[in-house]
Parts: sequence; structure tokens; C-alpha cells
Amino acid sequence: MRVIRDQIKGQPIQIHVVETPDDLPAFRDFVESNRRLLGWDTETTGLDWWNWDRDFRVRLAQFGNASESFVLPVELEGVYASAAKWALGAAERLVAHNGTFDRHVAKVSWGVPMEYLARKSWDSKLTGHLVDGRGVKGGGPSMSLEDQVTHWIDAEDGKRIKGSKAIMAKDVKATTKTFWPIIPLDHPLYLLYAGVDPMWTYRLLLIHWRKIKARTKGLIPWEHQLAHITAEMEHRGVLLDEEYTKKCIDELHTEEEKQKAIAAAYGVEKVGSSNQIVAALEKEGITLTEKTSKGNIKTGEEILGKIDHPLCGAILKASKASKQRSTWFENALKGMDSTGRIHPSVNSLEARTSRMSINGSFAAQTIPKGSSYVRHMLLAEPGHRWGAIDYGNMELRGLAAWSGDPRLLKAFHENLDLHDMTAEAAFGSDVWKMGDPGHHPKRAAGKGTNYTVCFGGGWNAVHTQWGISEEDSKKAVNAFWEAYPGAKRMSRRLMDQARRQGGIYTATGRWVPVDPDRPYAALNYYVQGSCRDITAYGLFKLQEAGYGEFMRLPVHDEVVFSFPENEAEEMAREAARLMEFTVNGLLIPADPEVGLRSWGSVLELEDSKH
DNA sequence: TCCGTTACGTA
DNA sequence: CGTACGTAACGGAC
Repeated sequence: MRVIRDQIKGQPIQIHVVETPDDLPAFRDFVESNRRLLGWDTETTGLDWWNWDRDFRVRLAQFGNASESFVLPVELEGVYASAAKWALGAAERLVAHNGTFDRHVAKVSWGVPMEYLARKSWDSKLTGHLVDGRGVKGGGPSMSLEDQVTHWIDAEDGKRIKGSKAIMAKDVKATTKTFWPIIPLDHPLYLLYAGVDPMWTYRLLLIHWRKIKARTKGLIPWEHQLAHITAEMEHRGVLLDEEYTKKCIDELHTEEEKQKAIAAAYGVEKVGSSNQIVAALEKEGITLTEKTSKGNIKTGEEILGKIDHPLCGAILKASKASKQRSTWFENALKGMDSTGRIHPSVNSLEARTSRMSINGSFAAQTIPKGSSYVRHMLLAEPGHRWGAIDYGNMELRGLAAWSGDPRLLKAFHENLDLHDMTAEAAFGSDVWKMGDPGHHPKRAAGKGTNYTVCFGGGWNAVHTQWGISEEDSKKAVNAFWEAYPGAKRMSRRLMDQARRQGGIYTATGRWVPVDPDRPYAALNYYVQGSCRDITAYGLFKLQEAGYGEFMRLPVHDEVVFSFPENEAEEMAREAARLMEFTVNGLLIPADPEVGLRSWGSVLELEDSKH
């Protein structure tokens, strides 16, 4: 058996590379004596595990503790895969970094049920987030294995691994994204890269465990359970309307070509190029002046949309068609498996505030909702109908409940219009009395203020983003804090805590770091983070009640489903009831909607609030 | 090939 | 003192 000797943080490590079946007894001995906690990982041909019946393969499986690991060439012979499968069964506890991916792999490659592994798994990506959930941009460690190693173990080791990818890619004349299926199984850097992974995840878990704040510890099983639920949704996938998708690609392509030709006639070859746009418009006698924060000239919709010139319309139409085509339809088609389903990747614990994100085949959380054009490409299962259940006014209700402000609470308990209330507090009731039919004439300012303040904004944000006059914005924001002193106290308390401790705890005890120069964000972090856990709790209840197999994706304050046609309405009502949650006596309601076959059909319901 | 910037979509 | 994301295209840096 080949042994690679190296170091982590200057400490000696050993990677045992299994080369023949004769090496397996030593592997089994190792697993037996490390069964209490075993780090593991897989190397594959790519991330598209759903193509297991096409060209996806698992190549290596690795198991280890803090200083020793074994690498199995599972791609070669069944005997190695059997050994890997046995090890997964023999371990009492497993730890992996982003282990949901490896559980997909174990399921499609070796038939190991995801649920079986989930029950005894830790995930160092999740524990890392519980310690400090900030990404690199937010001044934090960031959750990728390389970044976690760099931050918590050894900066040199982290960089070395990053560099080794580039070298491997070069060795096989490929890129860092394409070398995975072709790198030889015995490439020394590949074996080193693979072999250190289980050691790192093992070490990271122990480091994180010590650092997770006492109040946050309770979320460890919570996050692992949630990650399992979303992994099952990933595994199930969402049915794609292939015919419709292809039709849209053609349509958009035609539109794009048409508009590009118009733009080209004015000298704009690349409709996304600000330089070309500025130069072409200059020739037409139009000078753009508005600058971005970096001093470049702005050429977005905001600017071009206001100019009455055929070039501007063509540029906007061409880039919109192009972006829709590639972002939605082509990405989805590329990600389709042999059964016609796509498998977007759900990151169950992503943002600083813990909100989930979805990427991959399509970014479900950014799918346009102004029109049903894109949403029509996603279908419920045959004989099913699409269901969508969303929480109503979740964040403002949360603010009311957690702050305990009497007027905010009264508004929701008595079904009053909070936007009218804020408008009244700011601009008086001379022209409008509570309870009168219709709305306060300045309701828009009230609405903008409610949302903006809840999200940590001030009068300037109300002014610029809601189109409210400067004077009204100032008046409304001041009035908000006056009218709802409970919210003011809550914000102040959180800012104090953030200044003293560097962060805040959400309603579920989650630690969220707050930047010292942005203490005002603390209120939003509390509300956003706590609301995310209400959605998470809803998913637990749904799973527990047997609704798991019908769930498709979580979309912030919404969950989408594929329900059997005959019981769809009833199931949606029951699911909504399960999701509803009461915070300090205030209900966060969940509204069920059932469409026809496609996601888009829900949007077209007459009574849809969307 | 990588990465910062800008733009635009969502809650 | 708006917050949190993902994706695409461009264009300079390497």
C-alpha cells in the first residue's frame, strides 16, 4: 500500500492509498478503531450526481481521522465500493464537509439511503456557519472547505490546496472545472487533495464544536435535520416541461437576434458593453452623465428606459431576452436528468442571517414573478397540481411579535392596515379616518416606510427606492419610530448588544455577527434570521406529517409543492395549517394556493395575491 | 483564466 | 446609514 506523508499545520499526517484488494484489511482495521467518529468524502467526475445513469461516476472515497486517512479507488472495482459502503455502515458517527453532496453520491452510486446516513452525520459546513456565518465579503471565514481550512486551521494549507487544483488541471490540459473526470486516479496531487479532506473536516468539526456559542448549540441538530430535508427535495427534483423550455429558447433567440441587429446598426456590437453604448449614443447626440459608485457611466434600464431612441429600446430588449434565455431556460435544460427532472442545489444554511439559497440548474429564489413566462417551465408530477404556500407579512408580523410593540400587535390582531396606520401617524388623519372605506392618501409612504425600517433602512432609502418625496420620507420614518416605540426599543437593544458583543442572538439563539460600522443592521438580522427559522420549523412539521415527498423547494417565506390532483386543495390547506406559527401570541398565517400543472399557473389564479 | 464591477431578478 | 442572495456579461489583470 502506498503511503503519502505530509503535514497539516506542521503536524505529520499519513494518507494510505489502497491499491489492491489486499490493502483492504488494513482499511477495515482503521475504520474499526475510528468508528466513533469518521471523517469522509468522495471525489467524483462532477457535481451532477443526478446523471448517475449517464456519465457521472464516483472515483475515490476517503475516510480519516485528524492525522490519518485511507483513499479507496472506488471507480475501479466493486470490491472497493463495497468496502466504502461497509465503512459508512460501520461508523457510529460520520463527518463530512457539505455532506449532503456525498450522501447524494452514496445513494446513487452505492444505494445507501440518505436518511440512514443523515441520522448519524455531522457536517462541518453547517457547524462552521453556526460559529460565524459570514462570507468573505462580510469579513468572515466563508464556508467552502478551502476557506474554512484557511481560516480555522492553517492559511498555508488552504492556499496550497487551491493551488494544487490549478496544477492538476494543467497536468491534464484542462481547467480547474473540467479536470475532475480525467485526472489519473494515481496522480499524487489528486491523492493528496483527496486524502487530506476527511482529516480537515474531522478537525474542523472539533474546532467548531468548541467555538459555537452556548446559546447557539441547540441549533446543531436543527440545522442537520433541515439540511437533510432540503437534500431530499434536491434528490426528488422538479419536473421540467422540456417542450415548452425549448420553445422559449427559440422565441427568445429570435427576439434577441432581431434587437441585436438594430443595435448593431448603431455600432453597438455587444449590447452588454457600457463603453459601446455610451459611444453610440454620443454619436446620436445623446450624452449620458449619471455615474456609478465607481465613477463609470451608468447604462442600465434605469437610464436607457427613459431615453426615447430606438437604440435604447433595442439594447434593453436584446439583453433581457439573452439573459432570460441563458439564465432560466438553457440552464434548466442543461441540468435535466434522464427522467426530465432538474435538481437545483439548496444551500440550507447560507446567508449571514441563515437564510437558504438555491443555485445550480436554476436559482429558484430569483425566478421572475411579474410574468408567468419563466415559471411555466416547471411542472408538478403527472397527475399532480402545483401548490404554493406562503407566509403572510412574515417579517412585519415578526417585528410586531418580537418587539411586543402594542400598536404593531394591535394592527395585526385586529386586521388593520398597517401601511395606512403609519401614514396616519406621519401625516395625520385630517383627510382620512381609521375604519373609513378606502386608504390614506399617503399609504404608499407608509408602506415604503414599514418595509424599509424593518430592513434597516432610513429616510433616504424610502425616498430613493419607493419614490417618496424627501420631506415625506423624513416625516414618515420619524413617525414610525414615534408610533411604534417597542420597535425602537428592540432596535436599540440589539444595537447595544451588537456594539458590546460584536453580534446578536436571534429568537432561536442563533449568533449573528454585526459589523461595528453598521449596527443599524442588527434589527434586520434578528427579523430575517428568526423568520428563516419559522420557515425551517414549517418544513420540519411538514416532513413529520408525511408531506415530505410532495415538497419541491423552499423559497424564503414560501414552500412549493406537487400535490396529487384529487386531494390537492385539501392537502394544501392542511399543509398551510402545519406551517402556520404563533410568535408570542401573534399568528404568522400561511396561505395555500393550488394551480394547474405548472408553477406559472399559480401566478395566473384569479385570486392570487402574487 | 480569474476576478471585480455593474445590472437585474427575488424575499 | 436597506438586507440577504444568484447569475450574466464585460473587460482588465494575470
